[in-house]
Amino acid sequence: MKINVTLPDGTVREYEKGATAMDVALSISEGLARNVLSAKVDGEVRDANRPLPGDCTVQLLTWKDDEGKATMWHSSAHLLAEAVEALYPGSKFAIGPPIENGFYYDIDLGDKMIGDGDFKAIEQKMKELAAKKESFIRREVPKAEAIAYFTEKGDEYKLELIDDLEDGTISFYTQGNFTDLCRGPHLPDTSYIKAIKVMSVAGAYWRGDEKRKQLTRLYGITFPKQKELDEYLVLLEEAKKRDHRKLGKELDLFTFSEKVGAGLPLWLPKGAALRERLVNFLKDLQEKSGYQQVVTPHIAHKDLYVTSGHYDKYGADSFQPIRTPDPGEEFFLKPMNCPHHCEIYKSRPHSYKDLPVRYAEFGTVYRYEQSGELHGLTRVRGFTQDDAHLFCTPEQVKEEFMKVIDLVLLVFKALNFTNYEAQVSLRDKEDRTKYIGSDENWEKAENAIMEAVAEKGMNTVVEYGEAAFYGPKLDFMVKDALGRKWQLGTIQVDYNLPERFELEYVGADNQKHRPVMIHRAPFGSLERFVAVLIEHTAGRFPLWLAPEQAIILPISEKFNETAHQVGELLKECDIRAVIDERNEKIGRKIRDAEMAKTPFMLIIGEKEAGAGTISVREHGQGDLGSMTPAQFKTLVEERIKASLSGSVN
RNA sequence: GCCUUUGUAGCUCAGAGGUAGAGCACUUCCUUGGUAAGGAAGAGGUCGCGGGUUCAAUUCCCGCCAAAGGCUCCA
Repeated sequence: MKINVTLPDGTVREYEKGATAMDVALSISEGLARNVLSAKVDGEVRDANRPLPGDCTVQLLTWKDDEGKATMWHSSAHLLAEAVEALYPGSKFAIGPPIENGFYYDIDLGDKMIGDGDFKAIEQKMKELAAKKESFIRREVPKAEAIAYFTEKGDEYKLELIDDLEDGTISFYTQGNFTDLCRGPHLPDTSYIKAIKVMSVAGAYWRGDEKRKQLTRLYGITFPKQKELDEYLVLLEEAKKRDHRKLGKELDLFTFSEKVGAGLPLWLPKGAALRERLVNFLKDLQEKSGYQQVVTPHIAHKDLYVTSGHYDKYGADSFQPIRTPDPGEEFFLKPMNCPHHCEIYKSRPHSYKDLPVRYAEFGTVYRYEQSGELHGLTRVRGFTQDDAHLFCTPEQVKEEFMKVIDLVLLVFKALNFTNYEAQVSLRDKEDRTKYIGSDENWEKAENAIMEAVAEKGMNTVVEYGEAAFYGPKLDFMVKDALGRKWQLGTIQVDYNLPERFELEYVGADNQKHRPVMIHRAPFGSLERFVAVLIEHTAGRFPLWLAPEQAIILPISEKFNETAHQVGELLKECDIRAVIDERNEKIGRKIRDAEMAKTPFMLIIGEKEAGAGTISVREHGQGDLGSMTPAQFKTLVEERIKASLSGSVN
């Protein structure tokens, strides 16, 4: 008996019945076989050494594939468990899945405690066990036998898990002395795990339920090569250095105050200037794209949010109403700008000839985020959206949507976020109670997004359950310089709010029609965007955004006056410069300016004062030699032009 | 919101049941210098906030607030 195996490139190969994915790999090349961690068989990830079911498609998975990594980390979790069982006899095991960066295992250690100091011993034991090259052996087990095994072991967690499983679907995996209830898949053997790091320990409730027992969760990560682990650890260090909370403080960009309140950022002058520049940049682009600025208040009558549906959806979990001397009158801090913009649209009748109407506002909104969710500038309770709402006819939706995509991409390009993903966020497939509006409207909106994206030829991933409660979204995730993903811009098509607010326009047929609304925010929120920008650039902002573009450093106090003259010259050229007039040596002034990440240092001493030049030093680069202020101006202009060139086409 | 940890000068941090210390930053003075830290002196704290125990609390206990990490990734 033979079976036919179709490979990803379309070729079909013939194998003996009972052949495994590993056999397939071996038949291609030995090198490939050494790297195979698991395989996708007819779309299902399975053990590489499990016999293929018959004619099928096979995709071999290696460390390069996310599923390959997941297999590695899942097996590593088992290895961790084996090590912990050896070092802490009597431990009971709950769940141990792979996660985005590594894996964890939730363990009931009884009275014992594990701290950072114990990690070394656990890693050592894992390495020792991995080196034994024990195979991961899969075995299908009848439910009764599974129950018997874990009853004898006294592991109530596994028993509870088994309880939820159907007889006939239960499998065990064994490596060395450790057997675990597991669906798999796993590595062929433990020797694939070469570099091991136990990262951290934390408490976690059994099944995430705070009323149940708290278990010890051990986090770890493993790699096929030591070098990769080393690189990963360097990356973590680098990420720590770039933390926007740390840099925000060091660069005097923003601060928080207990008195003002958690999650309510205070922008310091330099941060505010940076933010202002981002705002102006986008305002200009929007003006050119036919947007009109509007301004709306920070609070509104409760009725506005009852109409919009926000009150029903978030009222109870939000900032509570502001009352007035008038009994029963209630105002809310605005959590969204859209209802206000709907009312602006409604303030006068519209003809189809006016559409699309595009209202833009850098609107500050307030949302009561759970205290545990607050994080620096990325998750706050008061933030400013670069919001706009486009009201258009149903026929215009697709084109408008595509124009917005262009705008978002333009902004990313100008800020050097060259690496991004687009995610189509749709409704939850099962639970539709979270959403407002008719299925018909949802489908229309979803189709509009799909068509626009298809026409743009964009690569997208579809995520269910990620839609806003009033409509589907296209979300943009950028990858920063360290490869971390951040959600920034969003575009949403909305058929529902126009209905709730009874928005209308008069069509060519002289009949009233309902417009469609597009919500969009390229930055998302200024707070979040600045945070991501800080981490992306490590605080070395593009020249056009830098709070201070240059700092003038007189060699001694004798040249302070010349420094002021140069400062005036630069001001006339619209170059932002400050002067370090401190009574310090030049080495000291340079060091401080380098640490403040000021892009250019302009040194003025006797030589320069005599020649009417400045000595230019670039941050991180060193001395560029001397030039006239006019030449420096040209240099700055060229640099800015080069960094913004993406936004000119 | 829940769990764990933390909260001492502007910043980074040390310290102990008898009301506090370092380095950097700051102020003043000396020094007037050439591409990553010149020298000296001084000033600066309700030890997160509120309560309790104690002769005595910043230290021990309780509550609150804030921050960090984790949870809401279900074999």
